[in-house]
Amino acid sequence: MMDSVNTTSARLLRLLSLLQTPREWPGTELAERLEVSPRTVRRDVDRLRELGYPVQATMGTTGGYRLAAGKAMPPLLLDDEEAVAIAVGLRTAASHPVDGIEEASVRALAKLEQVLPPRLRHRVNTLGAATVSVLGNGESSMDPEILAVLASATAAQERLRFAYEAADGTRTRRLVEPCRLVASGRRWYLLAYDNDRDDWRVFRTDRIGEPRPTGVRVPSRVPPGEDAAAFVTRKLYSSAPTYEVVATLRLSATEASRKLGLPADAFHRIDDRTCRLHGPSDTLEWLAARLLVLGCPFEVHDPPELRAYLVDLAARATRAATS
Amino acid sequence: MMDSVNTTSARLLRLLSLLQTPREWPGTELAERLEVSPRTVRRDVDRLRELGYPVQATMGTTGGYRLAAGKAMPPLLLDDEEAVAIAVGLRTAASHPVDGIEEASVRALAKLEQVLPPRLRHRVNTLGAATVSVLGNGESSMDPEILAVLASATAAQERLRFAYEAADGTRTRRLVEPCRLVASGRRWYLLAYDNDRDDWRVFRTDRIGEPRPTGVRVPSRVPPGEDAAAFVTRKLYSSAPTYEVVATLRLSATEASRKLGLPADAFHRIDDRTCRLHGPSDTLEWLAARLLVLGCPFEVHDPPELRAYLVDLAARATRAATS
DNA sequence: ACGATCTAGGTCAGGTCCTGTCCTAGATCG
DNA sequence: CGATCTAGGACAGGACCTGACCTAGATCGT
Repeated sequence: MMDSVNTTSARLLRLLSLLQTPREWPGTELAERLEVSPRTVRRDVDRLRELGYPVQATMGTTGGYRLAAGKAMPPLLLDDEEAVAIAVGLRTAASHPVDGIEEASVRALAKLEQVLPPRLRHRVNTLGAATVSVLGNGESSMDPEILAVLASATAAQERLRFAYEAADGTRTRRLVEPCRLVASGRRWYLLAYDNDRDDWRVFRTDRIGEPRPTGVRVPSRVPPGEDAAAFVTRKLYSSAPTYEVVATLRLSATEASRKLGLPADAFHRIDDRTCRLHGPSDTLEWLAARLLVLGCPFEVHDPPELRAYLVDLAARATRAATS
Repeated sequence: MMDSVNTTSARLLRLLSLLQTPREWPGTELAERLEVSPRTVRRDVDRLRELGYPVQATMGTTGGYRLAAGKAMPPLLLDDEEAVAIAVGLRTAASHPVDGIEEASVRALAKLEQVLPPRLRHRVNTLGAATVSVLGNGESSMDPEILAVLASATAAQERLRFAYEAADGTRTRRLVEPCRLVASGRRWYLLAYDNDRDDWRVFRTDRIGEPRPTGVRVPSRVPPGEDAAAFVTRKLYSSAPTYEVVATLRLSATEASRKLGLPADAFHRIDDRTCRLHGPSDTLEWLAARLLVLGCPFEVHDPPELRAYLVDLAARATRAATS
């Protein structure tokens, strides 16, 4: 024919897409849809299987083909709405790095945003704006758009230009070679080699503005320490104004760790129903809300700021209820 | 050769996977990786383009190929970690349906879970367990695993068997033909035709246990009303014990709507800095935490239960801070 | 128990189309 | 201006894909 391209490949992709719908497909129906003979469908199924995609078949009258879970991930074929849903989900997930898969999450986001059609991108943006940062005041939340750009540049080893606002408010323009994105606590940090200052720097991503990939690929530079994550946290603890929280909870240590989503080693068991929380936290408001919503009695020993905030919060709650 | 399958298709898939990495690939490097001649790579790129995937090429010394955003979604080729990240993201997104894409989100989750390799499924489960329901006490949160099963059965039009615990605590076993999953407020509901009772029923998904697809496909039944979502909400409001919240916030109506993530018509403007919230809410704890974390002064007029809860919360906060 | 309906797969002939080689043209960067 | 990319035409040989036909085995409903 004329525009045939590679009929077989296109058909295989379409077949994979059909089989990803969670239902059974009789061979004859697939043959109709793909406009080939049933024999060819069987051969296509074989091909997919040899490619590693486990196509399950059930025999008999109600039988048919379906794609099962296998050894490797097959290519995901998503319709528009599903793609948008995934993008939104990844964005919120990236905004709340509490998982242990933060980096993969941002990588997936970058991969998706790279190929996301513009019209869908718009829908993601509007939906993402509507989505609330669950922590309330949206100012501390991270812009996933920027994260995606940073992740993309990091993966591509592309030199990057952006505006940075330091802790003291001074604004500078930077040209860096991004090395790694690291999530620590509830924030993202970019470890990069600053070309102007000729040294390694750690940037808080929420202080980065207007990131522009230059398109220039640079050879990968060896990160300063053995571990990038360790380097970032070391840098941070040496300068960041974090609080050291000490509190006693009327809750078992394991349950507290699970419900608060903090690492288990931050909790010391006192008895079966009591434990002590001891760890760093940069935002008191966040921790206070989390502790209160637990529903169990607790006592805060340190820092004084957290005690003060709780008192203030209690006052606001009382005023709201009794006015 | 022996195991060749369809060399071309496999290569196209691999090429697509390579191009999804956010970087530029020179044709020669692609040729090496794919173990074909550069000419064939060019032809493969052409094929992908004719299949609808916009492969961008930049010329000159630093040139190369990369996949750009096009008209349609290309198949996403994910590595293990990325797949896990997406699954976790979708699960949390499905647990907090505040978006407007709840259904697509669950559909995507079902699609992904269908093909997720078992070892990755384990990782998703452990990570998902570690992920905190941001609302605190995990009892009200939805199990994404069950949601995925329900979504899968709904899409496949498969008859479904599960255990159901009614509001009064009585446990029954059901055999239904699932019709649609609907998110309302912070909960999921399953609209289904109950085969034993021969009528349509709405089930709260968090009261569903041990869902088992029977594997039996049934022809699609016409949903009762014009709109499934409308039917569900009508059913709910006629019986559910929801609260009618009335509160005054020291915040502009638009900002309040944005920060609280509630529909704009729930807020009535009083002046530039004040608005009145008026709407239904099924969980007081959730709303209380959201209002408090806003940081602005507010007054709760109704319901009395919310006022009582705020008083209790204030007491707990005070005790935690001053003991 | 039997027939209907599905998957599974072997064989064969015909023709499509895919591949590597060789070559020229155009774009871009230093 | 030269190096290094992409872009693409021409050609020969061979791989492989398709449809048609047929047989075997599994499963379900009557």
